[in-house]
Amino acid sequence: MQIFPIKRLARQLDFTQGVLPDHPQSQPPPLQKSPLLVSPAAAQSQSQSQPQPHPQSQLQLQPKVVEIQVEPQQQQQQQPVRAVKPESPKSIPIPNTELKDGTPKKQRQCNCKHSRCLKLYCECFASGTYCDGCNCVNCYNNVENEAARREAVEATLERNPNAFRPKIASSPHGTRDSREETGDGLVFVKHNKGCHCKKSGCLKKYCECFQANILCSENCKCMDCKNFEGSEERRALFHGDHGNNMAYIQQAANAAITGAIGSSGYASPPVSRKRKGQELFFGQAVKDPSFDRIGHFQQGSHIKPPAPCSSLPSNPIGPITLGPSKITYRSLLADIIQPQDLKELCSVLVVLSGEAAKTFSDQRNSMEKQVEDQRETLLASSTEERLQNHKESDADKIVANDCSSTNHADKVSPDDSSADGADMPKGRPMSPGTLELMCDEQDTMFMAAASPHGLMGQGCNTYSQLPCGQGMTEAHAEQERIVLTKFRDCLNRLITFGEIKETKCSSLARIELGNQKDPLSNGIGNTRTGTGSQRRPFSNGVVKVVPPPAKPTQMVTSIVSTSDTLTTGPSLDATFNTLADGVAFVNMLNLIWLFLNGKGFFQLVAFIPIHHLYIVSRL
DNA sequence: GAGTTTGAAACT
DNA sequence: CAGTTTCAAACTC
Repeated sequence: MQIFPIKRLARQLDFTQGVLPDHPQSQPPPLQKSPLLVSPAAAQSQSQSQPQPHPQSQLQLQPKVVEIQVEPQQQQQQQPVRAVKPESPKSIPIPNTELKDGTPKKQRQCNCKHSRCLKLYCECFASGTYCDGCNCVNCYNNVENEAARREAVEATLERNPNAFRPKIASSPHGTRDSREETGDGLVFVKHNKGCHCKKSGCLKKYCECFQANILCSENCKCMDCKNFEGSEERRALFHGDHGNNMAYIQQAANAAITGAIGSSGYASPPVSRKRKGQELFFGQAVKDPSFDRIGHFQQGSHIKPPAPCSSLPSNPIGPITLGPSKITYRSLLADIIQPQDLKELCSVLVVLSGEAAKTFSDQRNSMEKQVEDQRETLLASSTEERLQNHKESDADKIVANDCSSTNHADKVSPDDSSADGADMPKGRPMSPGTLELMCDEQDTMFMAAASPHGLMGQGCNTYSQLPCGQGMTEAHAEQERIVLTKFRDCLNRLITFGEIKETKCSSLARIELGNQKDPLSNGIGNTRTGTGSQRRPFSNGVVKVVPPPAKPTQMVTSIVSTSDTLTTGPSLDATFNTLADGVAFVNMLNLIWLFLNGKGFFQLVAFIPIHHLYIVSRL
């Protein structure tokens, strides 16, 4: 029985609120750089078909992650596709380089020595990825040390619930006007916390704003900031014929900092000089189709500010994430599926499951009674003994037919239940993770199933009286068939919603493109025109079946223990044991929801237990 | 590549 | 919350 500290619970509650979309009034600061289990290398491997460093532990919850960091004038002299943070050539380790087509070559490698890669000092840890091929020493940020890693994550979140949230936020006020005001680039983002630079003039990569290629904002508390709109020092860095010459840029930065360049009449520019609420978008830096899609819908979302579609101001995960190294992806369905939907879906499935159990039980009892009556009648006449045996045989055939039909029903919906091991019926091969999970949860599930409070408790009590558990198996199969069918229908509706939304957003984008002809929208529009019309929400990676989490046992254990500890009503664990793995089923729902909302691993770990509790508490 | 600088993160 | 220390990246030579 796992203890669930109140403090942690409170943090997760708060955290959970943070991932609820479309409730701006209760939203924490925008969450964007979703710490994924998708390491850059892993993400990249998707496009390069390379084996993943930790295929069993890193969820591919999001499509390829790229970043945009190039100002138009730079871009003109750079590779046609520039989708990497502005590393100085000198400082870019080889693994950080990229292919000429813009595909990141390999993930960033840290060099931590004293932090065990379990603190935010470590870029890998901070970005939510395992260290892979890094040069770190005594690294604990790996699968082998998952326990320590998780502790570190919890500790970090305890210190700062937003620790793994993106530092670079999309501004809700990004308008065409604000972009036009910017002479040297388009700003759509700003640093959430702001920098605190003192000596770098915010013109070196020590500055997180500069590193992210964004202007300092009112959030910053920097001194002698020269990273603001209109700054000649800043302009000197990027303008001229040295767009891609980082050595020159750095030289210019040094000159700017020391006052050799620019008017610098103001030691520290007035806050008003800093961009406030403006957003910068560094041109059409990214050609990744998924990014085009993101950008497209971000623009689309601006058209309807208060609409739920407007994910930038309200949603913890904006469609564009301009972190130091990543852009996260946001599903079309992010605003469609809500926690409430999951709760309701689970409730419906619970009810259906219960009804199925009851119906099956009634049928079974009726049939048995009928058979028993016939048997008694037949026993009264010894001469009819053969007839009695014959009828018993008929009854068995009925049961057998039910089983076969149930098995057939299982086969009806393989497509919608392909989450790894989340719903295997008996006889279907289970993944190692689920097998492990089943071993861990078996006792709990059976105990819960035997609970008089559990919906399944009634059914199980009934079926448990049947010989050899045959009745229970059949009832479970029937319940599974019904629940999975319902779930499939739900997913199909989601597909429909996604298609509708895509159509709407596409229309809005075309309208927008017709009204404004800036390079940004043109680039997006062109790309969009080329591929978007043929996309379907579930055919391009928007939604995919996700593998089990890194350590499903840990996660599920906490779920079960949480619900067992804190709930008294019907338990999902009890209800869904008919799915052979109810906990995994709930996990799957959560994973889908989290994926749709662009959540990452850390949110997942922190979110699932409380979300499960949330669901259970409402049953 | 070693040493220095820098600022975020962590700690007190 | 402010000051200090630790840390790793950025930078310089």
